[in-house]
Amino acid sequence: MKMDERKQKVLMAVVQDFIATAEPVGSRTIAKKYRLGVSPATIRNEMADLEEQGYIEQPHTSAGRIPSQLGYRYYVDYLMQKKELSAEQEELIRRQFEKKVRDVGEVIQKAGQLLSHLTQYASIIISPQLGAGSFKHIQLILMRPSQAMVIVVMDNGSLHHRYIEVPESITTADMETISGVLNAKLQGLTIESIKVTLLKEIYFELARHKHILDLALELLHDLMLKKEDKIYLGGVFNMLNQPEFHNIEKVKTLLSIIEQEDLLRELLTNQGSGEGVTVRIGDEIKHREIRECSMITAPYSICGRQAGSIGVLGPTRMEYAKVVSIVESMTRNLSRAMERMILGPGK
Amino acid sequence: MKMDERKQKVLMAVVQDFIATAEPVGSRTIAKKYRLGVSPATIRNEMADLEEQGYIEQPHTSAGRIPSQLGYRYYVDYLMQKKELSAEQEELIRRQFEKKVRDVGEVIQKAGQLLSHLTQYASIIISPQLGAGSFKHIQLILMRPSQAMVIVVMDNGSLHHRYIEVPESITTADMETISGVLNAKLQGLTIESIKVTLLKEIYFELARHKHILDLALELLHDLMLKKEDKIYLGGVFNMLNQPEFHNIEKVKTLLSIIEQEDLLRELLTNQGSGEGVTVRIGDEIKHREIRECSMITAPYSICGRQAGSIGVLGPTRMEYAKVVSIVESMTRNLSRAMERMILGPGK
DNA sequence: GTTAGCACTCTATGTTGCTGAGTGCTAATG
DNA sequence: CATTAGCACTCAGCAACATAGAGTGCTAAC
Repeated sequence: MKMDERKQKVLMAVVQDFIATAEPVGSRTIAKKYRLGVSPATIRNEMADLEEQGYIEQPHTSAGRIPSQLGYRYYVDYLMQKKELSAEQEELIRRQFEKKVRDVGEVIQKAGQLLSHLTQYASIIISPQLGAGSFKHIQLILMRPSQAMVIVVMDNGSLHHRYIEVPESITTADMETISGVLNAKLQGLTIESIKVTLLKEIYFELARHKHILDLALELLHDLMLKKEDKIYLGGVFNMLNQPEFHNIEKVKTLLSIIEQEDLLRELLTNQGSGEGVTVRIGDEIKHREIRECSMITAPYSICGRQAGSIGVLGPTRMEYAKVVSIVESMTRNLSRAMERMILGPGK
Repeated sequence: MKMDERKQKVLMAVVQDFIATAEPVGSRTIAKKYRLGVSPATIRNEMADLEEQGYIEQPHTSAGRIPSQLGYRYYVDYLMQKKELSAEQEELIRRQFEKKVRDVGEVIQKAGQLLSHLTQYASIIISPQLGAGSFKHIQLILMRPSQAMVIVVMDNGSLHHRYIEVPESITTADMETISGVLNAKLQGLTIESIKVTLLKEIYFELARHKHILDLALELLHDLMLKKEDKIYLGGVFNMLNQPEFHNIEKVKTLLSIIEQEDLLRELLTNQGSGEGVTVRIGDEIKHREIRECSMITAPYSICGRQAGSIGVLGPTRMEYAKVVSIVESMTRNLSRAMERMILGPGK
């Protein structure tokens, strides 16, 4: 993997120029635009070497070179220098996150829009998985004879509900009783920490309402298993501006992938390092349908706990330097916005 | 608008054949395939007439004819005969709606997937706008010092929440008191019917907590204005199989439209008749970006009250007969499923 | 080691000509 | 008088061909 400085410069030129123009890059272009102080012929020699080592390739004999996946990887790992966001972009992000929003979904939606706007690629964001947390409040409400609603509020601010069927004889007062007992017994506990003995106690106290308890506790049980996450997607049509998607077939595969939520979730969840920005190039994304795409993802956290991830999906010919900075900045801001929302603006 | 029978048959042949093949239809084709018992020459004469009257057009001199918007309109209004769903399709729908689902969002999501699967076009569904309804339950919960959550349950089963800031001095007991008073005073009322005198009463009783009341009542107020609806979209990539979208530019406009939720909402809400299936062809959809598309929409209802709409978006060359039947059946089933979910399976 | 020069390769683009589908018109037909 | 056969005409689409130009690799000179 050792590479003398000039080779690095040539590789860098190839990658940067190809990212900018989407056209194979020739030796003349590099000599002229990137002022390496040597002639095209020399560059041709270097390029021949680089090709041999697998960093660049030639689409056909009389064309310039384009970076291979290996080439992009080398660029991202060793050559690329982070591009600071412009003041304008910083401002845009800052103002976006200052806006008043009502719920987590809205924050994320807006963040996604901004992310795809700034990068001009598709954005994918996964909403926070807060973990179940502990019970804050449980409420049963009789909606009409024989139908009720169970509401559970967790201390992390998440809210869950379910409709259940109850015997016709049940009254609003019964509901209050049940809610009262459940609240008293369960408050502050996490789902995992509910003991059988405690359950027995509850069933004993509310023996008359065994049926309702079963249903209510079923909701609690589901909470443990439930994937609360949602996938937010934006700016897919940006991708169509990229020349690599002028071919309909590619657009079709792209779209069919993008409509599969489960796949997106997997792509966003199985991140490499688990911390900081991850760049995956082409095949490094394990799904063969999206070779020719790269993903830049990063987890965001709430109060130090990893909560969800944001990501950008674009062609392998992606503006890595720019996107990495944007993703970084967005995670920071998003984390902050979430914390403010959940903990209150005090801190 | 009078048209003799043979002309109608010719027009019908042109429309049907073009819908099936996406190729301009010639006189020979019609004579051969549609057995009108006359020669191509006669059909040519009829076609010339139809063109003069604006029902069909010729892309270029040496090509067959394609239906104009007017032609499609005539076809939909007078010629098309509804195509019954196949047993298989019926079965698919029935089974889909039998599945157990947890919430309204899930029903809709599944319905959208099915709709786009059956039609092979894009599906758009707007979630129920139930109207505000009347209060069933209001609950304030202290999440941590100085932060609380307001939960409001309406009698139509909808659930709303908001985080608010409260003075540090507030205790859980205070919250219970406030909840209690609000419940007692507001239960059963609609938002509109809250009188100033009643508010005064509440403020009087809870004078100490004026600040919290303000915030809680703000949520109630927002409920009146709030658009609760969500847009669900599916099967966009089906559209790419249609030859009219082999052109990237068109795909791009299509996608950029589809990413604008507000626009979709408008398209789905401003329906013509307001009842039953509406077919809008090309320019009849008022947005110039989607000329060359048609929409088939229908409202679904819950307990007789119109709740939301479902729609199919496809090229003007759409299989109207088929899609109309599918949309009809889907609204029926969706309405039923929603009612079952909200009222409980009893009825 | 670097570079100028040159022959070579191959894509992209433009030109031309042909084919075939489809038309409109005219004159013949029942 | 509506219908139809026949025919000349039009034009998109395709294939065959020629051309231009970008870029290469090699060789020989610096």
